[in-house]
Amino acid sequence: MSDEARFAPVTPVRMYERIVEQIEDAVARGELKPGQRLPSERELVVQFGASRPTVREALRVLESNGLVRSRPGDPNGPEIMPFSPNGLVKQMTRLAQVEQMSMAELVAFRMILDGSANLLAARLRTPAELAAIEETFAVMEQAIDKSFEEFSRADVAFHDAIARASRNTLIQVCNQVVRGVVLTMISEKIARARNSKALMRESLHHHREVYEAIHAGDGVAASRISRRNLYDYYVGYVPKADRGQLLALLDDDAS
Amino acid sequence: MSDEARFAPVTPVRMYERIVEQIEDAVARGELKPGQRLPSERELVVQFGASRPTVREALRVLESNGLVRSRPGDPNGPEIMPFSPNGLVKQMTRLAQVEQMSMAELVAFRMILDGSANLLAARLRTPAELAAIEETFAVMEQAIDKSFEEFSRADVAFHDAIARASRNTLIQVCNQVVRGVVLTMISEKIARARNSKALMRESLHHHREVYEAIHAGDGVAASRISRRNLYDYYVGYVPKADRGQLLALLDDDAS
DNA sequence: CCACGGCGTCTGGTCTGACCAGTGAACTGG
DNA sequence: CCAGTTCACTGGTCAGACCAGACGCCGTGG
Repeated sequence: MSDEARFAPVTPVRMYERIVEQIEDAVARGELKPGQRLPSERELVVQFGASRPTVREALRVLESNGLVRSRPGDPNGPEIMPFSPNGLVKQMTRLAQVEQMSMAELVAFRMILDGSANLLAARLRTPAELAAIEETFAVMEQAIDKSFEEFSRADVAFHDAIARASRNTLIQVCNQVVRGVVLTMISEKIARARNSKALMRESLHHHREVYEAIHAGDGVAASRISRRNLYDYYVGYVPKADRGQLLALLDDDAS
Repeated sequence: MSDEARFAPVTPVRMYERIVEQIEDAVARGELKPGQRLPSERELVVQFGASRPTVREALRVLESNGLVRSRPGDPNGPEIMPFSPNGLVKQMTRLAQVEQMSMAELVAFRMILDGSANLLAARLRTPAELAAIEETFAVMEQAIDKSFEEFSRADVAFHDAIARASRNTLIQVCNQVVRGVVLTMISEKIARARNSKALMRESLHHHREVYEAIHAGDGVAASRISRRNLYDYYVGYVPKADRGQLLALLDDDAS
């Protein structure tokens, strides 16, 4: 590194940003917990020594980041919100759109996350978690005779139960997020194409294999099978030229 | 599903939210590209038929989401910004703080992402990408004699080059994000502990192994070695009780 | 005594209009 | 033709006002 002093570019800090900072910090430090209330806007105006529009800009930013929620007429003031992945979903959705992210990349990422979740779940699961997974599987089984939407919901619950058993919050959230993005990208097509009992039964069979591998504690198998399942399920929506990215995750002399 | 009509809870839609929507949509549809300018606030007031505080609230939200940037005095108006992972970083950092995410989860996630990146890179890399990786490795080599900061930067560049070769934007961004979160969590400690040539040399050796596996196209090895490296590097910062989560990702009779 | 309904007060949402410190481009003088 | 000045316009902030809606109190009717 050079001996010269290094300077960082300066940005003007606006008043509302410092209000945002203060409240964010208070939440991060745990001084403000979900469910607790902020003072009313007019009271904040006094405390921060800023005008109402300025305070409101800060609150709007915090609200859009999911930290607080304001309701008109609420005498308790704005509410501190628990974390929700909505913000992540929004950012990732934008990433998917703006960066022209391909279907292949999304599916590949799901294969990685879901595969890892299964690997970890098979190796770390407690009996209770195993039971929870089995439970969601049973729901899937019954949902076949109801509707595709029901089946789809149960399918999501199954994957979530496994993600939970992986003990990794990031896997859970990211998987949730990416799944959401993928589904919105193909929602119209899939409802049309998949609404068949035969296909649901096939999907169910695949899930049973995964469940059994987790039951047996065979992480390698659980991971491999789950990746294969995702591949089979989504490969139709991926352009042929891009499928190499997915196949590279299947060659299971490895990974 | 029941035959009854199903209603969704209604939320009051505020004026500024609809402004945000319109601009977000325009960006998503590609009508507004990075570098282009929005009309001035006063002009937007006319176009949207809202007051300036309302328009400003919308702009503040967009700005905090990284879509636009306002500079006082700029006669061209607010600028549409290119995508940046800053928003994701913020959201994930919050996730890490609020959800009490443990160091173990973060490191485990890095192992998954980096391992997958290496697997894909080894199998999909072009000669150009391989050369780029080798280049960053050479920089690392030279940086040992300079400073730990320099070495650390080169290290990051090495991992990024691999992530790029994986052809998966999500891996790149998420890896970047999680790495940032991990580093900020241990930045003080690591600067103190790691500033030793011996340790840098050891780290360099590990990276060479990874590079060679990628060079040879051996995805399994590249993935395994990179995960092991991360484990060795970070295991000291993970409480003993949590290390099982990491070890489950190493047992390479599998994954 | 209790349950209920109306009313007042406070909330957030929005608007108007104003002032200031900057910016950048047009204009002007050399 | 260039350099310096001017000026119109930008975003940042403020004060004060009005509205519709929500909550809680309190009086009323049972």
